[in-house]
Amino acid sequence: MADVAQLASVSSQTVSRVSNGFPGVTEDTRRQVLAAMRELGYRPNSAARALRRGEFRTLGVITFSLSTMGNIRTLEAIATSAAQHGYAVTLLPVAVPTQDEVNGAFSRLGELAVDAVIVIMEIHLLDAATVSLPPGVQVVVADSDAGDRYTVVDTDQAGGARDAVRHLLDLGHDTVWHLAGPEGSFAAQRRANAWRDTLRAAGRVTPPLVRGDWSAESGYRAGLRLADEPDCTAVFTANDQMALGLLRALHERGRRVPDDISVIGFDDIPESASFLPPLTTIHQDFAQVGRLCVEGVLDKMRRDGAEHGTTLVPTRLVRRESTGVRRR
Amino acid sequence: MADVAQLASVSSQTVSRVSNGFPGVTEDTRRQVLAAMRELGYRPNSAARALRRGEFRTLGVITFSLSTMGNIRTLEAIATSAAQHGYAVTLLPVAVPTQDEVNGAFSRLGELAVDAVIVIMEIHLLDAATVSLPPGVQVVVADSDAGDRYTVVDTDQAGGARDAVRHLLDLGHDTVWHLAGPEGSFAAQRRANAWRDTLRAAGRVTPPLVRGDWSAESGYRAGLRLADEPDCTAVFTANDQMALGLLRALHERGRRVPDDISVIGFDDIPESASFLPPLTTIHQDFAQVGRLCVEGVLDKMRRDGAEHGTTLVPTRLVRRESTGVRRR
DNA sequence: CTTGACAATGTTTACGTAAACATCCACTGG
DNA sequence: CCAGTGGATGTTTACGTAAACATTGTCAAG
Repeated sequence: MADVAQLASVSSQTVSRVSNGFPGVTEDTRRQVLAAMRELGYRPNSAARALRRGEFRTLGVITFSLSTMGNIRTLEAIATSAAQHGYAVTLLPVAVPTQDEVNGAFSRLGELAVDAVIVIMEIHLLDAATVSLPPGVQVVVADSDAGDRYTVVDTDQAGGARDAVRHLLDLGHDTVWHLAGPEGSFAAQRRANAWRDTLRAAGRVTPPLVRGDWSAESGYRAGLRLADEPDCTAVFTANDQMALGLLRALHERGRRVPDDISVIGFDDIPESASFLPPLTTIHQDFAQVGRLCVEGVLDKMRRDGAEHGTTLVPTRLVRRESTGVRRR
Repeated sequence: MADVAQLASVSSQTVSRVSNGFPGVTEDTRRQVLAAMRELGYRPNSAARALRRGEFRTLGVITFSLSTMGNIRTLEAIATSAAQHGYAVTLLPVAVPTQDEVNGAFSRLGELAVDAVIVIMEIHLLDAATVSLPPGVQVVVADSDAGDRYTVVDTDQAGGARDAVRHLLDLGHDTVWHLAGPEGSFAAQRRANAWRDTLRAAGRVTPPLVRGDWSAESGYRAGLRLADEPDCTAVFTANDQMALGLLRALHERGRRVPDDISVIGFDDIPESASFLPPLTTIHQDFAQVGRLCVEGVLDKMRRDGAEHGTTLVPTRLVRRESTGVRRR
């Protein structure tokens, strides 16, 4: 910066003003400084900047691996949205989903160049987190239900699950089976609860819950079991991957979809339109979730807000060919 | 830091030594300092640290969206590997794959708190990049073929494609059709080239190349066309998603897989084992690619290396049920 | 012609850390 | 008992920037 100042025959402060686009600089001077910057290949030192300004213009994202498609799409939206607000995004991967790892990530965070944090954590590990964040670091959590302790942005899991079940009931099915996600997952839990509540509200029998682990493979195993249930005519699967495996199992067992069994998924991953048959599913707006996370956390920073709350992003039923009216 | 020093009745320098795990501090003093740190909730200021040390311990990752599964898995491996080496990862998303956007990302990089850069860029935009990186910032590129201008780490696309084609020829097929990825993609281009070369080397006819865009939907459209080609008995698809769509189209047209047509994919996404039928495919080791990117760039930083080169990660054929011997 | 106001620019300083150098002290060997 | 040695700790300084304050010059109003 000093070199630039010298070359442009101005003070370093003027260089700083130009560099930050501040007013009070003649157009002539500005041009001269910019020319000097170019000539010397000057780049502001962001460490010094951050030190002086007391902020990094960076958001940290803690995420338990990028294994699920939803997390990734959310992350992408966060990165894009953050960039639009002039913020960078630093990744803080938690390799193994253990309490220790989560605590570790939280404490590493303290030393990290980060102004605020977004946590994408579908697992129940947040409750028991023993490490608190450094004061002044705002947090927003995606895909959780810790609304009382944190500010949460999430898809309306319950609403989506309710729509899925109602769709199948409307098609004339007596009841709906549910292939749930793993026990530790908030999202899985809420989708399962909504499924149960909706059936109950409609006065239907609640079949036993079948548990998967989000993977297509687990859907396949569940499908082999469900294919042998004679009165199973409709299945609500907690995500599209498991639906994929389920479809394969049903096909292998000679159960036609949707003629014998209707299947509905959750997420609307791009591939689901190409399943056999194309999958009816609940569309999640991950981009919106990511955007709201960023805006929420930036807003909290500005207002130094301490209050919590939950923002829900609505879902949308995408009707394709895997669901049909009940045949008798 | 000064507060900690005062509370522990030592100098700030001693606090620094403890904080960095340097030797030359009595066990007693260390304990005292650590206690003071805890009591005051001290966190080293990473901006000051970076300013003083002249490095950020951060890697930047430029990636054109996170749309493809491979990029994501690579990114995840990069993040994990970087963390192991004590580095953070900052994301630099390029929203739209235009030359301007890429140039913009490169120049923003100059102001970013980043010691080195990994570029995940499957598109031909790197060649024409007009903005050069700030001097001293090392770069490694994944998923590209700019080996003469950059250090490149990539999957052995050609080897994988060759194995795929040979596998089908070995099963007795006269030739192999190819459903390629989009024109702009390096990976797609190299897979297609290797397909053509392998056929030629085996003295087979080269059917016309069919072009998709990586999406399952494009695979479906291609499948509708291929289903009507009477002598098409084997298809090599440039990724698994397109294979999914292809399988659906073939099924709709009553062409049985693998009895009438064999299909082989590329990537080995987790879902491919649950396709109908389970997909034979070429497994890519994305984790390895990510790891090598990080190690490569850290190594270049240490050695201030300027030379370029390409590191190839081998693939592996995963045989499932979508390929079979040619029936006549 | 003077005063004041305001715009453009310059000077000083502090942000929190760690390298370089300086000091102190205990202990060893002669 | 003393010089010498090396480990433990303290002091000074610079990293690059931007806020706060200081200075200069210009122009309009009286």
